[in-house]
Amino acid sequence: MTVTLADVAARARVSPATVSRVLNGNYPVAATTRERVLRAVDELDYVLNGPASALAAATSDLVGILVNDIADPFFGIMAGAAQSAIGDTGTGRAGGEKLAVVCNTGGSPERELTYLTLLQRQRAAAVVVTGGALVDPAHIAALTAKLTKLGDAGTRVVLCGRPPMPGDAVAATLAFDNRGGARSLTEHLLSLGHRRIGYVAGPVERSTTRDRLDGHRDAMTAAGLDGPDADRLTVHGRYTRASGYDATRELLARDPSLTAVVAANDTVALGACAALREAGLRIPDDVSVAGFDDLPFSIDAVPSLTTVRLPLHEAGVRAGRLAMGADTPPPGGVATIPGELMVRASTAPPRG
Amino acid sequence: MTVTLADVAARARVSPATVSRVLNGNYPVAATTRERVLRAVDELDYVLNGPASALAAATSDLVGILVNDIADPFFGIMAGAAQSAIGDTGTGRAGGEKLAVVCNTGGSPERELTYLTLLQRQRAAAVVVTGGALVDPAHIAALTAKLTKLGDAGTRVVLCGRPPMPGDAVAATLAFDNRGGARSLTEHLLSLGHRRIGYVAGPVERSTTRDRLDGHRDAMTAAGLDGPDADRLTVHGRYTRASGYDATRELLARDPSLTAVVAANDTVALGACAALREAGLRIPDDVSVAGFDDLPFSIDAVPSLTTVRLPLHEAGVRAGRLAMGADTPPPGGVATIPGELMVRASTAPPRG
DNA sequence: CTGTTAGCGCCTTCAG
DNA sequence: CTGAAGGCGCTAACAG
Repeated sequence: MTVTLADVAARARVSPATVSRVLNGNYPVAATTRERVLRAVDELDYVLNGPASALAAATSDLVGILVNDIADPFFGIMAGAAQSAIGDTGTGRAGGEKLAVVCNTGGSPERELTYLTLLQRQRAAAVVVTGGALVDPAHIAALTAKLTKLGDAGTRVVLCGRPPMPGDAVAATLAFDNRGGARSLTEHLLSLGHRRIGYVAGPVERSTTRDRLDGHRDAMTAAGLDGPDADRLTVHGRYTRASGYDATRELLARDPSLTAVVAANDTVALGACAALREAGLRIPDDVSVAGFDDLPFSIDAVPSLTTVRLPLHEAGVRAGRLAMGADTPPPGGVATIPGELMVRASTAPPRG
Repeated sequence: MTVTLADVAARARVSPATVSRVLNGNYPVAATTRERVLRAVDELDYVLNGPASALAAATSDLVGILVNDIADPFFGIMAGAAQSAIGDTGTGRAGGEKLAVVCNTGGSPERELTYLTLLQRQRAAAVVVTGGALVDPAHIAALTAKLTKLGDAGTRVVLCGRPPMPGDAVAATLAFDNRGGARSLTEHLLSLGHRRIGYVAGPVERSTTRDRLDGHRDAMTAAGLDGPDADRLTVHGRYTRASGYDATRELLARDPSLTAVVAANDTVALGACAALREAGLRIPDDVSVAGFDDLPFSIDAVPSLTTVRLPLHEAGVRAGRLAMGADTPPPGGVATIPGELMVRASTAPPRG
């Protein structure tokens, strides 16, 4: 029915072992023999049986990339970059290439664990976990345990855009400096003269949310603005445009005199702009707005968005290479990637 | 070292076959026995060996979802929907769930074929191919051959947001009515009184581009506007914001008097808006703009974008269910999904 | 309902 | 450099 390695061997008049060797390129094979085998492979249109080879070799060519939201370009960019970095390492031959696949957890901790189990079951060669983590201790413990098991089974684990984890299960971590970026963003606003700054935060339980909020508070505190208003001018929501819209309306209700709104990310900032505009406020004349991430659409927003650029593509590529073992991990296993303040048209000095 | 099914069997004092049966739930097992087995599974923290089971059963629990650009929400939404439809079919037990994974071809025909081969190698249970197809006959032939082989090997093939293919390799096709949607969009502009309408098309070699352009031309021809200007007022580019920007500048150079620009999709439309604005033209007062797809950001654009809504989420869910065999294919194997004209603020009657 | 018996297709020592 | 042989862990008849 389906062509097997034995069929190829027969046609090439060699042993199955030899065919295996040329396909994997792990052992020396005479050039002429290799030639003959390769021809037989083409003629028979042979496709390696992945499960069988994974079973025998106790490792597969599957690499999993976990993302929180596949419809969000933030993850799409990182995942795409990682995937191409992994795919490009392939040789193009019948054997060799990895199958880099992305798994969408939808932000659900259960699905995150489920996917990891599924990848463990497949004996994945590597796993890249992207995006902010849940700060819930129970989940962190479960996740650590699962990643440790994966690591023990020979799966290389890489974290990308996520804070480091305890233990030595993780081969490498690429963390974004969310706190530092957020701090410099708020400092920019402060330097323009803003004092009443609203903050639209993400979900409380996410590390990204915490870090960015901490950075904001750092800057406010340094400017002597850490009064009771700090909490009153912070509203939590999800990382969506709708959430930014709602939160900004709430902020406006709490303090109609605020002169700037900092959003958890660019998508949220878009919602904030909509709410502001709807309230008859001009950006940045009446209220300045800032985001985070610098997604592609941010420069096209009207007015173009002041934000913090995160090198998502570069980070994804690096994570992919680390997952392949093509790069050596950073010293200590952890690299912190800084963000870059991008000052554009959505921020200006407050009126008056 | 690693726990195997035999270990579980020994601990539960049953045969390996019985363990396999409770894990797969395919054969009747006494409730009390099942109980014992499940307990052993938990106690030993057993994880099924995917490759081994795939080898023995000659099919894996892997489902591949191919997308052209993972950073584009158009694909992210469909893929996410398909993935959750597939994941939700699982039982949550140690066996049963499918591993739905998305593969990013980056629009490259070679990578499309490579991914298909990789999935074939893994003996994937199903494959969902999303998005517009290349119209190149050679690639269509290669793709058809590959899909046929996949189908023959027992992989269920589903097309989503892509035109039907020849042959019977494909189990089901969900095609968008790009032509009809484009036609109604241009008719809307025509009915507003526009006559000099520029068209920013996608890459010539994509089916989506052709279909949408055909629909546009249909409407223009019906209005008696199929003169030599038709070609002069059409510029091709990629499905990116930058391309929309460049193409619109070109259009403006060719005919500064045009009163409307129709873009290949919403992302391109955003670029078009930027170019128009930069040229000192107001939207929609001086020039109307329309997009296609109705991505989430389109309603937040300023002004909000007139476009054609495609039910991406619904289509993705349906494709996922079809891939699982949970839904019966539409009659004839092909369903055409209509788009819905969304008239918003970016289109208005021409001046004067 | 449960145990026994063969492989699934490939990799990998071990010889030669 | 190449062949022979055993087994990876699981499933699928086949009996009972």
